[in-house]
Amino acid sequence: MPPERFYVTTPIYYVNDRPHVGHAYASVLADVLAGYHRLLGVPTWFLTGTDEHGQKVQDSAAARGISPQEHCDEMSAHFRALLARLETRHDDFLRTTEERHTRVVTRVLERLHASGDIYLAPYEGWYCARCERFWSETDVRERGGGRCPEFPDLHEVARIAEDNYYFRMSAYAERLRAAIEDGTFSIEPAKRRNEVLGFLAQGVADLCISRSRERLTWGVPLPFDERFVCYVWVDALFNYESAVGYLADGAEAAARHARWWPADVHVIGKDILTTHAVYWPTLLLAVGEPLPRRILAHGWLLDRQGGKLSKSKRLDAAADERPLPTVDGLLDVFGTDGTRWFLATAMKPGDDTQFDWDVVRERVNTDLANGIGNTANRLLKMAAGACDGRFPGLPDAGPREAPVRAAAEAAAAAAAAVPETLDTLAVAAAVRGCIDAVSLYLSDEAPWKLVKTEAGLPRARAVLGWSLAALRVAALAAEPILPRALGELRAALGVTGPLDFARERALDAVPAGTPLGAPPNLFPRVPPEAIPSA
RNA sequence: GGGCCCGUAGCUCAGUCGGUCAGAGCAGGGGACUCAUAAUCCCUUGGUCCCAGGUUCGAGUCCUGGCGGGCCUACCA
Repeated sequence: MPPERFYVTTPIYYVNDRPHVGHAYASVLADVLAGYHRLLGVPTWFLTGTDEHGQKVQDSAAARGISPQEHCDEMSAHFRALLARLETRHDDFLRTTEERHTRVVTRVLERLHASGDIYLAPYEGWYCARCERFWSETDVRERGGGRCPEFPDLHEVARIAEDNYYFRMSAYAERLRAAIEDGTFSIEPAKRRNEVLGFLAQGVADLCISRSRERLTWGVPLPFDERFVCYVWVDALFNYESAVGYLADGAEAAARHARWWPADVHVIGKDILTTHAVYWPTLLLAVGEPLPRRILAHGWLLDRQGGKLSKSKRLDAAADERPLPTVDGLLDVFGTDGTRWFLATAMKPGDDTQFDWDVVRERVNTDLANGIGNTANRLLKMAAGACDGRFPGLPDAGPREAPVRAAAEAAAAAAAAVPETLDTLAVAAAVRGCIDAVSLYLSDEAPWKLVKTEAGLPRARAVLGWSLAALRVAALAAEPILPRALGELRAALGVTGPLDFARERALDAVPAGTPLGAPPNLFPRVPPEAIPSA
């Protein structure tokens, strides 16, 4: 049974810099998950947005000689532009500097303070002024040899003592552990769940949630002590709830909150696992809110050396080295469809994969141009000649049709399973399998030979009918990944009206005689020359 | 330093409970076909499963130790 509703989020993107491939990946993944739920008729809410407070934003703005607000406006616009190019279908884009959000953070802080979950305590520790961060006793001693653990040769650390506010995270660690173990709070894939359980087993301390205004002004002020702003993660995490009306005024907001919270899936990167799988749920437990159902922690695209793509590192100028992909670079070369297909099928969520321009080109050409695109083209051209441009219907169902029918049904079944499995790779594999089955079927039946004789014509039409039907179902199953191109194909295959998975997954959904469109050029082949060279 | 994870064909990756697990796709080689975007179909060359020990009748799989890589490790997010 499909769920009654689906609320999915991307990570709240940090605007210290422009978006990179990792942002595109998370956005497409969340968009595709949202798309599958919509396809299946599940009411869906898809939230994305930008995290705009904190030290790095303040620093980046200062380095550029502009105000933090100007910096955020500009960067947030870059993220919006990225989503526009990726053609994501998000329902909301929240900025944490918006009043609708900061007001909620203030109310959350007041509540936690009133309930005793936030308390004042002295903090004393090693502080590196250059890195602008505190370091633990052991790090300074063992890694830094008494100096900054990150840059022991360059940075000194100083002893700083000040009062700070803490969130009583330790008080909720046991309840969190229980929720993870009994599955009510699911962390996927399993290795990330292990990681969190390991983190909890090491013992959880309380979380310092205040930042002195002497060092950081760009944040939400603590409502009970104006000397501090709120630690940016506490601020940022609540975006997932503030966006759907939590602690907002009015009946409409309350209804929205009741409808959408808790979130069904938070798509995140593996680097922000602790914040989302420990800080966030313990904060929710403290304010008495239900926990999100699933955390899906994805991996990264790595460069040829196995390093993070998102970190702009200099290559050791090997002569044949291709430039690292930027998001715009990917989109320029592969287009929206190619980029979406690659990102949605590049890797199992959770694992890393190495990026290679040629691998992406081959995948896009093989699956889209040679696969779906070419199949559509050859079938529609043959149908234009042999069937008068009309869908010929599905007579003669026999054992020779069995593989094609089974492959189409498998593709539809894989799409229908996404709410349970979140496995978009399985859908892509099933779609490929269906296209392969059609190719094989065509090779075996050779309708282009059959049409040459009057006697062969009926059989040729039957073969084209089954092939067209299977193609249509495969395209339906892949629609959330490639909505634009496959919408065009759907129309060419004679389907009109709003998308209706339950009806269209049937091979006989289109009646015989339905007019077919001209073959669209859905997926142009990407030539080797299109790849940027060093 | 501690926690978690990864290392399988030229490339990207599957391999569930230890027993058809030596696999797929792409690339490379050969052939077929011609409806189609030089596409599709068939056949085919590739591997010390990172290394060394161990447990076992049997290890890609489990254990120990290396080597290489990644994330986190309470104030960068």
